[in-house]
Amino acid sequence: MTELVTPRPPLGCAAVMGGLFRAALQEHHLPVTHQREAVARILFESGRHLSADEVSDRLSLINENVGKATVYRTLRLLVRVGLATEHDFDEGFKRYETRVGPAHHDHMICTACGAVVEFHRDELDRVQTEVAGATGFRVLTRQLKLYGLCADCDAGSGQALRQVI
Amino acid sequence: MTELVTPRPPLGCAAVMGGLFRAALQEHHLPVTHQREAVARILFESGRHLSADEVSDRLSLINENVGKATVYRTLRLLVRVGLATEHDFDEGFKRYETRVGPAHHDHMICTACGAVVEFHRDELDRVQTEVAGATGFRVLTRQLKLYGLCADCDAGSGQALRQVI
DNA sequence: ATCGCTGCAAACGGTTTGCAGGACA
DNA sequence: TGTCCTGCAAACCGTTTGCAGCGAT
Repeated sequence: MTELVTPRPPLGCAAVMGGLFRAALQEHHLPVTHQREAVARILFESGRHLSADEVSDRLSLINENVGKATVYRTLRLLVRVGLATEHDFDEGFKRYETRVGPAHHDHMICTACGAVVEFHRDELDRVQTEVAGATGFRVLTRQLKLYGLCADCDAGSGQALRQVI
Repeated sequence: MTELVTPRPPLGCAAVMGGLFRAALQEHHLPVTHQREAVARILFESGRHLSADEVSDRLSLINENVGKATVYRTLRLLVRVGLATEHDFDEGFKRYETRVGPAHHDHMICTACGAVVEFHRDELDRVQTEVAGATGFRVLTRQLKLYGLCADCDAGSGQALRQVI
């Protein structure tokens, strides 16, 4: 159930925090607070899909005491201003990921071990545009998740199905 | 926030309940109970995306008193045996939809009014296969959701952004 | 007869919210 | 200085679970 995504390089984290982050908030007339910077930095530095809890834990580790409510509020905020994306990998909670630029990618999730692999296909952007045109929607973003078994888990499958209470 | 999906025709609901449903359960050595039939029938008859609460309400309406716990357990079960699909349209709860045959379809969701439109593209099946081959995954299912504004909502947009507590 | 399901109600856990005090612009 | 944010803790709410009894096979 742990995160098995290959960590991306920091992606110019310093630059983002120095400029893009402040700019995005100011553009929406939102105050730049110490807590918001801290939460954003954690997310940008990790380059992974973090849950609110994980963000909170990592903040504690560096003695940044940010209330959990603020963590939730800030993550929601980052999504709204377009700096982060929310994901639901069916774990019972949400995960958040930074979103820098329009380079969209999608996810493949192993339903057995929880491994998450990112991938990108150009065709998907085209499909998105076509469907939008056909239905009159203005598509802002997409979430494509392929569920299945990773190579490792595919080997040892075939257990009995029971309701398990 | 209401369901705006065009209701599909009952899709041979009677036939499904008469055979496919029992067969699917028996195949997994799962008892066919009155409650399970009732929940499945509600889902198949509606042909929509229903929440556990909605299923429960509809059961009450026809004086089928099924405990809410059983509704949740049964919906989970239907997903496991492949008769239903679980969806998360970011409403804070899950929705369930019957799944008859391999005819997959995807969803486009209006983030303003909650309208859900279904669509289908053959290319997506191909992409799914290709990505699976490239990564060694055995893909079992997918969830593609396009988020944006429907034609109606696209007109009246552009309000100020605030954290709104 | 056996094993598993059902119902109730309580527990659970992620997320949200009310409110008093503090911080940004 | 005014407005918005923060922190705490309690509330929320969809969902899960323990357990005694019933039901399907």
